[in-house]
Amino acid sequence: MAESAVSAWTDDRLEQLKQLWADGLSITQIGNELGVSRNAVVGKVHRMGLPKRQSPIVRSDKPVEPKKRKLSPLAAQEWDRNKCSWPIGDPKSPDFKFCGERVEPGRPYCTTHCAVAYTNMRNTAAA
DNA sequence: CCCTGATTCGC
DNA sequence: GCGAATCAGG
Repeated sequence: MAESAVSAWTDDRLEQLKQLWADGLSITQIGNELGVSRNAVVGKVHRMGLPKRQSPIVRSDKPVEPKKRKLSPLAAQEWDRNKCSWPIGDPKSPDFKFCGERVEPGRPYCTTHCAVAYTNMRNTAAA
């Protein structure tokens, strides 16, 4: 009989809990003092209805915030297959974009850049 | 990566 | 109801 497992929070621990909590200690500190896990402290505290302090984080009710569609700059506007994906400007530049011109049927790039790619490739290879 | 606290699940 | 687990934020 008597001391049947102090598994639960007895008045003694509750006293320390409230004291440390009211003292301004953090759950981790209180748990460390009482020798319990911080989960046990916060769990008990929450259950008791003691005033909490931090964390305005609201887990309840926040499935998914419909983030407003970000306006795509210009760099990857229409990635259609009939758009010339020829790089314009510097690839390291923020305003880097693609040609966006209409490509010839069967051509990966527009007629202009297709010819450039060909000339460049053949010219380089030949050189 | 550290800390904080809250909420939720399982026992 | 307790404790741990998990999530979420600074």
